[in-house]
Amino acid sequence: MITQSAGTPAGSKSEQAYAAIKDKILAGKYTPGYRLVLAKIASDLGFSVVPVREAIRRLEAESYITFERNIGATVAGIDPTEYLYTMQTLSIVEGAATALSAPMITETDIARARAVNTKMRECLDDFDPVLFTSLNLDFHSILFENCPNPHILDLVHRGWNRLQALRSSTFTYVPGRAQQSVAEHEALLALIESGAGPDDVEHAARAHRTATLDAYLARTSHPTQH
Amino acid sequence: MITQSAGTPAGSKSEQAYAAIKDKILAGKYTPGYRLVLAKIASDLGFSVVPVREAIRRLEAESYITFERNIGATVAGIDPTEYLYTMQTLSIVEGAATALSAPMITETDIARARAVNTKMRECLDDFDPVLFTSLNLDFHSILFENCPNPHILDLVHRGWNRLQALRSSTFTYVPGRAQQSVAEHEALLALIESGAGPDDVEHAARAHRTATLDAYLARTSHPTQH
DNA sequence: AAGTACGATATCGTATACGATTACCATAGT
DNA sequence: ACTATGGTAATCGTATACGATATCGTACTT
Repeated sequence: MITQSAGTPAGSKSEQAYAAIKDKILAGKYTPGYRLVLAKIASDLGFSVVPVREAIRRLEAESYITFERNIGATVAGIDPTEYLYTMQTLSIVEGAATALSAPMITETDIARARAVNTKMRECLDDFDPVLFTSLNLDFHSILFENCPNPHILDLVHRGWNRLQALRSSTFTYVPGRAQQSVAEHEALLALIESGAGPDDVEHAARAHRTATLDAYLARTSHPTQH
Repeated sequence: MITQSAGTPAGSKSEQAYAAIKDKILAGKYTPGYRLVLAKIASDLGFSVVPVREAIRRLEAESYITFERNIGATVAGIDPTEYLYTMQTLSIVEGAATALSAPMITETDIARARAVNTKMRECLDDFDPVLFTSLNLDFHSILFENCPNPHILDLVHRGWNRLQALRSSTFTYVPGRAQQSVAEHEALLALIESGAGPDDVEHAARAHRTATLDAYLARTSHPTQH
C-alpha cells in the first residue's frame, strides 16, 4: 500500500493476490492466528496456487504472516515484544529520516504540515483514532517527502506497515498521548523552521516516537526491557 | 549467508537455488548486467523453473537483481549513489545497534574484540583486504552479539549483505583508511569500557562508518550528496 | 537506401498434477 | 485418566505443460 513493489507487473495475479490478502489482513478480515491455506485462498480468489504462493512468500518477507512447512501460513499477531522492537527501530529510522529531510523542507511544506496538525488538533474532541492515525501519517509523510535517502525512507515505511498490522493505534490505548503528540509536532516544526542542526532535529524526532512507546509501556506496566 | 531465511525449509530447492545464485553473484561469476534467464538457470541447477523463480524474486526483493516482465532478471550493479545510500543507512543502524548493545557487553567481549582488532593491526603490513574485511565483520559482530533488538540487528546484516555485493571493500580503495579504522575500533572499545552514555557510543559508532564513506567520497571526488 | 510492418522467437506468467512430509486424531494400552 | 502409537488426511513443494506478451530480425514497400 505504501511501498510499491518493483518488477512484478501491476496486473499480474501474483500482485493481485498479494494486494488482496494484505488488504484483508489490514482490514481485520484475517485476524492474527488465522490460518491461510494456499489451496483455499487460491480457490477463494479464483487463482491458481502458484501466484498465491508467491504472494504469501512476499507477505512473509514483510512479516505480515509466518509460514511453516506442512502447516501453512498464519497471520502474525504482534506481541508486545515485537511491538517494542518495531517502535524502537522506528524511532531510530524516523529520527534519521527527519534529520536528513529537514534541510530540504520548504516553507510551503511547513505550512502544509502545520495545516495537517491543525486538523489533528481539531480531531482531539470527539476523538476518531482512525482519522487521527491517518492524519499523523500524512504529517510525517510531508516531512519525509524530499528525503534524500530512499533506503531510509523505505525502512520507515516498513515500520509503518508493520504497525498497521497491529491495527489498533497506540493513541487508542493511551488517552492524553494524542494531545502530547500534536504539541510535539508543533515543536518539531518550529525546530525545523529555526534551522536547527541535524542532531537536534534527529533527537526531537526520535523522542517523539519514543514518547509514544513509553506511554504504551507505562500503561501496560510492561517491564522495561532492560 | 548472514541472515537466515525464515519459513523455507533449509533443504528445499527454492532455498538451494537462492543460495546458489546469490553465491555466484557474490563470487563474481554473475557480473552486473548479466542476464539471468529462468529456464537456463533451472537447467543449469537441475531444478524446475518454479523454485528458481521464487529464488529470483527473493533476490530481487533484496535488490541483488532487477527484474522485468518478459525480459528477465539482470544482475544489479551497485552504482555510487546506491553505495552512498547503503553506507549512510548503515551508519545509522550500526550506530543504534552499538549503542543498544553497549550496556550488555562484558569484559570478556571487550577482550575478544580487542584480540580481533590486534589481528587487524597485524594485518596492516602485507595488507590482505579480504582478511581485513572479514576481521572487521568479526569485530563488529562481537559488539552486536547481545543486541537487545533483533530488528535493528537484521537491518545491519542487510546492509552488510548489500555491501558484500560490491565485493571490493572500501579499504582496498582508500589506503590509510584501514589504519584509521583500527584506531577508531580501539577508541570505541575504550569508550564502551569507560561506561560512556548511549549517545556518545552511538555518535562514535556512526562516525566510524561515516568516516569510511567520507574517505570513499574524497577519493572519488564524488560530489557530496548533501 | 531508409523506414515500416509483420512474423518468429524468446521469455515470463499461470494452471494443473503429483509426490513428499508432517500434523492431527482416534484408538488401545497402562 | 493419561500416554503412546498408528494411520489418515491435509498441506506444502516441485515438475511439467501451455498461454500471453514483448523483443528482435527480416522482408517488403516507398
